[in-house]
Amino acid sequence: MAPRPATGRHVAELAGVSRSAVSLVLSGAGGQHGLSQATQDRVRSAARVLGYTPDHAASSLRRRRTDTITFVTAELGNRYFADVLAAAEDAAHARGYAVNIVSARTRRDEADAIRRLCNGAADGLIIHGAAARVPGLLDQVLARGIACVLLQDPGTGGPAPCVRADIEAGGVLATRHLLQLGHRRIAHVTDQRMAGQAVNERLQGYRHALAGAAIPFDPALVAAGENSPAGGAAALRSLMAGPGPRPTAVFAFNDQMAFGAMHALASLGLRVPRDVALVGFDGTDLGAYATPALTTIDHPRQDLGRLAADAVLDQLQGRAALPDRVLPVRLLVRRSCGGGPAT
Amino acid sequence: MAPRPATGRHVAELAGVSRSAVSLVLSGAGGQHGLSQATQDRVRSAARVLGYTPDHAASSLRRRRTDTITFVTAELGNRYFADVLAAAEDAAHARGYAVNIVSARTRRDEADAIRRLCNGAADGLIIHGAAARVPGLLDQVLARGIACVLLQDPGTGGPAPCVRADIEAGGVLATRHLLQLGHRRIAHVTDQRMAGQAVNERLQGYRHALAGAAIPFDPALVAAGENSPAGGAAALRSLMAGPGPRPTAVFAFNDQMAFGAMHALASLGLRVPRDVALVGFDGTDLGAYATPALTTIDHPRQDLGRLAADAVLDQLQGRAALPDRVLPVRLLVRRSCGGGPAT
DNA sequence: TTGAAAGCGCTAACAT
DNA sequence: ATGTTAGCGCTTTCAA
Repeated sequence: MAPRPATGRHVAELAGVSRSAVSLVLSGAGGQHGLSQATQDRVRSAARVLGYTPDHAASSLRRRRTDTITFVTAELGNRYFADVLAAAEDAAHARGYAVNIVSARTRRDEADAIRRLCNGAADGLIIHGAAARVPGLLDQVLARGIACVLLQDPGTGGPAPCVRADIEAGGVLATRHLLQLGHRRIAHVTDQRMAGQAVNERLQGYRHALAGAAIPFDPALVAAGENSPAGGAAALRSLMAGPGPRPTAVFAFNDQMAFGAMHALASLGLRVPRDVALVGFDGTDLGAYATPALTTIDHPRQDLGRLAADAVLDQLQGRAALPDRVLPVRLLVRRSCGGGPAT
Repeated sequence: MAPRPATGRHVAELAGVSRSAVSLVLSGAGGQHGLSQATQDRVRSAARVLGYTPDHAASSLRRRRTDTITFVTAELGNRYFADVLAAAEDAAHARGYAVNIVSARTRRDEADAIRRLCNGAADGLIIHGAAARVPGLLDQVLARGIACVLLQDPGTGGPAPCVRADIEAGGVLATRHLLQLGHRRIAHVTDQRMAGQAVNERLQGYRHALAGAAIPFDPALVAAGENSPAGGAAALRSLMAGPGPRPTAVFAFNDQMAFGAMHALASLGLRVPRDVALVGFDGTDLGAYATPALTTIDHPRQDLGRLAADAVLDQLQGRAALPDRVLPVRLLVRRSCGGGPAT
């Protein structure tokens, strides 16, 4: 079936040169080492004829690098992630690295995936998850000589630099916007799965803004669901089913949960923004194309991805690693709270 | 910084055994080879102490396999893809394989990525894209001994098996549903980027159903946009901006484009389904949580992912490769066409 | 029950 | 300007 792929030796034989000449030419160092143009051409054409590509395992064993970074995330299917990833990819490609993505849907999967990635299958890792909260996990990665950058969740300030958006400020912005529109009973729909930074910071921002308006925090106004439209809808419904007075506004964990919440509101016969105002979080196109368009906290998704990739590659290439970065977010007023443009 | 990771030799020294014993024990073949329990324990504990994991490059060079398959796709951020992938991952993990994802946003990226993957970095490929339409590309993959399965687009019936949903039947189902509700001017919003199967089959189904109702095909009723909410919105607007009579119903390429179209309709002051009926395609939760909930063509996303992964692994494990599979789709009536449950 | 040895395919330092 | 050689770290057959 598969008649043993061509090796460098076959190319050398066909081109009538030594094996090392093949390596040199194909790695682009042929000219530097003074190989004649004719030799180079012969090698290249022989390689083409045989369909030769240097074997990845052999090459990385020898060079002690894979020219690959791996992006570990639980958020596949969330357009937020797609935006961040695209920017990270562009940055990595521009510097000659390939990007692999590993999906880790549970925290256990994530830890397993990261432990597996300690075997040198990638030169660097961008971790978009809670790995920094697993004691010792990152140390294993770093001990293996693998560069590592955290996206969003720095854990307890461990050994790897973190690139993140200022989520707490976003929580303040979102909540304060609702306060300024006159709301007093503001609910928060959060993500049940993450025990990490992402959840806590939003909650901090929310509470902080509430406190600034002298409104006591009411735990009955916080509902958690899974990070999906369905989870947002379920959380919203549980909020509205409570015994106390209903909230008049909701600040959601992210746009996709807000989107689900919007659906649940409609199915309850509640109009947005007339009956309930809604703020999303992250600024994806999901919110932009919801009806009514979602007011949200826009994140610098491109910058997050690009800086994370650059930080990994800087480490790999021996430049000083960037320190932690916290990027600003901004309120993007659309229509889901009323009071926006052309309400 | 990174003081050279531990190797098998270090483990052997610490445990006071030979290097081969380490391999044997850690690969689980220790018992078979009659290594004493005590020896095995010593090896395992030494490995733990040193944080030893067999080097990926060395191991795969020697064993000629990576125990990894790679999933190549352009659809990151589309929840359809996330569903398919999750099932493929579960199937692969169950059989001891890791899954990497490579995002290839353009057809050129896709071809580049696949050529790169010919170097043996993965044992098998699941390609969710148009690679089968690039002459010779798949042959390179297969010549390198890499197993390959196509998801959705079989190209011209090339050398690799294909697992796909019956899209043409879905197109018929969607269009016929609209016809049965009395619509005669039915538009189709399609994806501009793919020249492939996915686009053509939907169009075939659409035309087929139209023909069955003796309605002539009108090219002015087909609009293309990029595969995103924004693209769906733009295509819808171009449809409504035309000089002829407006369509009363729209069949969209997928749920996310339908979602964008729904937004555009609302911004044009058109109500769904009262003024315009809308059918999506693929059955993601995006449609389920749109308002009104989207009538759509539900795809067996789990089965697609699982079968694709199994087909790759069957090839790798020398079982007879599955023949091409075409899975049925079904109409999922919700509210965006009227006439649904509890309109 | 254990150890020795060969070699996967490649790269890069060195010798010619 | 070209070829030779050593060895990356691992696995596995074979001999003891």
